[in-house]
Amino acid sequence: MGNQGPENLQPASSQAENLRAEIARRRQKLAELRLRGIDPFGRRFEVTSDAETVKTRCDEMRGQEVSVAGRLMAFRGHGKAMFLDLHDRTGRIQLHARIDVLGEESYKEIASLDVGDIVGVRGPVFRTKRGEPTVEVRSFTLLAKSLRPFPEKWHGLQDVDLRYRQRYLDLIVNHDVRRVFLTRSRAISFIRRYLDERGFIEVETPVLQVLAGGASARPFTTHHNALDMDLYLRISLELYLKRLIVGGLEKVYELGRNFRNEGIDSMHNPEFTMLELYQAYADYDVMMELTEDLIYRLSVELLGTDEIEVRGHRVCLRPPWARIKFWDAIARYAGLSRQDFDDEAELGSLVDRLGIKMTKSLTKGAVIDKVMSEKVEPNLVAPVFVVDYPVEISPLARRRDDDPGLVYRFEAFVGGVELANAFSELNDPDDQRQRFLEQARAREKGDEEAHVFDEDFLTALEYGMPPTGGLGIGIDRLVMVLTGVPSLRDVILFPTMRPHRRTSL
RNA sequence: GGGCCAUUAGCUCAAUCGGUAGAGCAUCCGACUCUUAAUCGGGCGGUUACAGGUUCGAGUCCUGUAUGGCCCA
Repeated sequence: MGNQGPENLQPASSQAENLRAEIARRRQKLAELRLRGIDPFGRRFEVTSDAETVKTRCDEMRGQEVSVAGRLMAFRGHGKAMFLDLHDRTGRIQLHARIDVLGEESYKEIASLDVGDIVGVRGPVFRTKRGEPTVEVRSFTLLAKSLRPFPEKWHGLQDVDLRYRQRYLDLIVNHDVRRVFLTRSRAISFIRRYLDERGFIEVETPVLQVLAGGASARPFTTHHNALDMDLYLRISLELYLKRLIVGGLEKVYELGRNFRNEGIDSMHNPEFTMLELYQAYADYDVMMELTEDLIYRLSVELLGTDEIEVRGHRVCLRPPWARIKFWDAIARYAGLSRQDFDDEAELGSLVDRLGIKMTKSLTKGAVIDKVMSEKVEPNLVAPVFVVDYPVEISPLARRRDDDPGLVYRFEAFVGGVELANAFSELNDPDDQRQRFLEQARAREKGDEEAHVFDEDFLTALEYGMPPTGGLGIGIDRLVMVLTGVPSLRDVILFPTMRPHRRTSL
């Protein structure tokens, strides 16, 4: 076979024979190009236009010479002329090559290119008899030889396993994938602009932490060699951002990656992107207005509409969103009252009656949390704020003045998906200490996800933190809802996967 | 963690009751100067995910493993 390179390092297997024959064929062309003094991996190429521009402005550009560059994805030969499809960042543009324009040698050269090769071409714009905007190739340069065969042009790449592992192929051949990730990128950029315009400053807090706090979740552990100590990857941004509120920055946000050591499914990836923001002198009502305004504007800006399709339901994102009190929601969807959870000894029979299986310890907070996510959340299709959560499941939020068993906290739901979580932040260091102690007790009872006790954070609070509104938005889930895709893995470019022996096509 | 399902050519998919593994696309050769899933003719390409087992005979039945998907927890 005589092919060079890493393929030879793979174990010989006749299963791969056909693939290797194709690779060998392309490598043969590579070697021939080099023998003729042509660099198969070219250099900078001056691009003066793109597929979208040529297509939308074809008639005014007619006859105008343009330079475009991209990946060749189809060849339609007709003997002494051929049509080619070139894909660039903006889309697909058709090329036309003729032997009487290019000359015999040059025409043979372009005809010998392969699907997937990256080229730069120059030539005038014209419209074919069938009306297709086209660039007539006057000259072309090979910018990168492609050495592997591409997935099928019509069906694309369907194997979800390969789509995630080789996302670049997914992006090349599956048209809608690019739209989803463009939407994601624009959403993040819009959020930054939105917050910057309102006086928030973007900050960066540690990913490596001695204590991973601010959320109920198990962290990843890592090790620092020079310090010879274990560190954790952060599970939330919260406690460090509040330290910055103590430090007087007043309006801060961070858009960054969190890591939670938990199972993987269509709603969970071990690493995910969160927005957290904190505004001094505000409260959860301010956060509610900000949340509905931000998400509404985001939809209008990105999708051009405030009505989106979520799980077969059409929902309108226009503010104001509905509000429902936590215990009213439990009453409406689970048929339970607040008092039903008071007797800890009865919690076991309560979950049995509801047909809920508990994985965690049978504490009051854990049961309330479970009932909420099992019985209530799936029903929250139209945009709604669930407000005034029980203190047991909200260890960082301020107690209500009129009811110390509740806190000033809300979660926002759209299409049954939790998009935001916010509270009036607890700034009383003594109350915060009591909450941490309660979490520590839950941890002793076997709740591995209970919050860790953070003395250093308490010290910061003791210096005085202004009353503050805080908000967290899960960016991945938000993008899911906005783009209407069914799985978190469809909005994460490279979702976490187990390694596979078969790592490529 | 448990249950169910999937894994066949580079890609997308077939294969009846357990009886010689096929097609389209891609690729290769030939024809063709307005096609666009170009078309027409011909060819190459398989350890049926992996390891065992049952059987005269296994893509198909059984066991285990790997990876993924869905549901449950």
